[in-house]
Amino acid sequence: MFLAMRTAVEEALGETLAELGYPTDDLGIERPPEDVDAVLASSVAFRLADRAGAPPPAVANEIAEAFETETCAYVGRVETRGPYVNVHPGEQYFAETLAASQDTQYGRLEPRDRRVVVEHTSANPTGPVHVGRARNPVIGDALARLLEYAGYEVKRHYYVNDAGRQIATFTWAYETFDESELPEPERDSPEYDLVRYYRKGNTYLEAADPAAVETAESEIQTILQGLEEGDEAVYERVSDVVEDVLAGMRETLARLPAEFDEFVKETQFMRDGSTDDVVARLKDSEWAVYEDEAWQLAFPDIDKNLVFLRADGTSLYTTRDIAHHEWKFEHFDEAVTVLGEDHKLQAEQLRATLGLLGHDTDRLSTVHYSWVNLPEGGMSTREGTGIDLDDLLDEAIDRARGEVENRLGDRIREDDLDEDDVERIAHQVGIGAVRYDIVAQQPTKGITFEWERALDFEAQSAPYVQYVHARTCGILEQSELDGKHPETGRVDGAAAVDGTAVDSERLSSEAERDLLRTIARFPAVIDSGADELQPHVVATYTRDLADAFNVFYRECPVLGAKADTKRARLALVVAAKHTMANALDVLGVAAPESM
RNA sequence: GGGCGUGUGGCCUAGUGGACAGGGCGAGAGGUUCCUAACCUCUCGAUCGCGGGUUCGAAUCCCGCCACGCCCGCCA
Repeated sequence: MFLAMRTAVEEALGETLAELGYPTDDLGIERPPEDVDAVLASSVAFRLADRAGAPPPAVANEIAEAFETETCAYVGRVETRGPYVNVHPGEQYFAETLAASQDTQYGRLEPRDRRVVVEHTSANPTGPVHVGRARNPVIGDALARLLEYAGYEVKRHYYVNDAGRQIATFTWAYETFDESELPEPERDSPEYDLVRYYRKGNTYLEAADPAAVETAESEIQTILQGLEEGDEAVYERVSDVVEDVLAGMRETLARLPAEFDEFVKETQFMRDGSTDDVVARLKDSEWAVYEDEAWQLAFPDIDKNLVFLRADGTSLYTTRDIAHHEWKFEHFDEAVTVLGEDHKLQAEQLRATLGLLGHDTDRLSTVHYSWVNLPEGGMSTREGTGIDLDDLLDEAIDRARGEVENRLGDRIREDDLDEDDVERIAHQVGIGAVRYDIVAQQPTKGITFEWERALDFEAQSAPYVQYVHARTCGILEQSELDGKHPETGRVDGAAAVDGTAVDSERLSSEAERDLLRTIARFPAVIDSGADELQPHVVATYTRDLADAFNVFYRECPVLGAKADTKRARLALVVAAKHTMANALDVLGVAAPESM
């Protein structure tokens, strides 16, 4: 409703200004502050004051009076407050919001028929996922979900670096060292098992005597050359290691949960000849230079050449990534990549190169995030420093379980949680808290990892907003209009109340109106969040929604109200439940039915 | 040295041109015969890094400076 109303107001305001002889290029439409109960406002009077030769409040009045309220959808009345023109919604706005939000799919926008590939995580398959990179899958997965809600056809890709030097080193180390030389693995999972060889190999290359290192280096070079030439046998050797490590990493990521539609291997673009093809075209391009026996691109706007073919004739990561992105452009309308801030220059060079090759680079977007560091510094798989994501999640679940058990004693509600419930809640809250904490922040801000902060369940955390969802479920479960789903036995809001039959005018208190106004905004949050690729705005929204619901919860008893009021309030609770459930779904955070 | 990013009460954070900078943590005071107190109410606390500028209006835009992070590889 909010989106429709905004469109209508934009149109009507434009017409109003035109009639009065004012320019219509900047309507100054914005969202008013919290204490103003209008839904939309315009500050255009400020800018027109000079031209009108009148003070802003007078101009605002002139506009408000000329505004044709009757013909404008969803608008109830237009008033001024000082220089601002405030637009208040009419009853239809509330009625339709209430009706629309009875649908469990509330918040999903119309399909756009646009295919988007979201590439995220893409961590090198060298060992366990650590929290230094945990931002990537959390942001990436939330972004993919957000785009789906916004109506895009979304695929999630993990780009597997299976062709680089690190992987060659890994393969060599795996084939060279014996398990007896290694420490016990930290967990019973393939990536924890195999990373020991990788670390051992790197230590060896740093510390062994020069002759031994040279032998090792030549073996690593052989592997790299083999991959470059498309040698099947070498590919199989590397693949053994990569597949095992990746399988373990996938399991960890699935806990977040972050899952992928496709794992795209870098070697694919070497084997199918597309990298060679890119090299050939780049050599012919206007920015190509041959310097120091290597082919490079000298960008007009970037103060750093990109080597795309080494002196020894082999390709580089970025060269293959160019082929990779041409492949994306063939199969998708838009490509979004989530990358660490350390990849910024590379991303700029990639974009510029794609432009050089004649592609429309507006189709490519990059979301950068900054690292999660430890107080003592960065995290590294190779050096074995850092916190494993598995450990963080386990600890989060343990602490959440402790919280649930603590609260069990002084629980008012008599719904005896059994052991399975406790375990379910511990998982939903524990993992939800970690994920919410990451997704709620602007990705560009640096984070220093601290256990206490990451696992704080008070604060503005997942449990706070999850609790609201649990409360809505609790009310619905106890309502006489109880509409349990015939198969799952769960509370199904849409079955409990038919919102279209409910009179929204019964929801006339400030608390009810506020909640409804907040619910009405949800589709607009999805729209702008997707547009700007900012999932964190959805997290901010869940807090607004939780605040509004909590006020309503305090002020307006539902189950004890008289029949008609109760019916209307139940519809509002259903609306809040769907909105919160879907907002949490966008964030990839579980929506507990009890906690 | 150059490029990019970040800087908001003691701590964390929202807000990228408009209404007294919104929350949370913390500290203090209250609230449960009533739908879950992982909740709510009130109080305390901010020269929005510093200095200039543009504008009717700046946390937000521009310039300079400071601090921190990242990058500047024929690694990925």
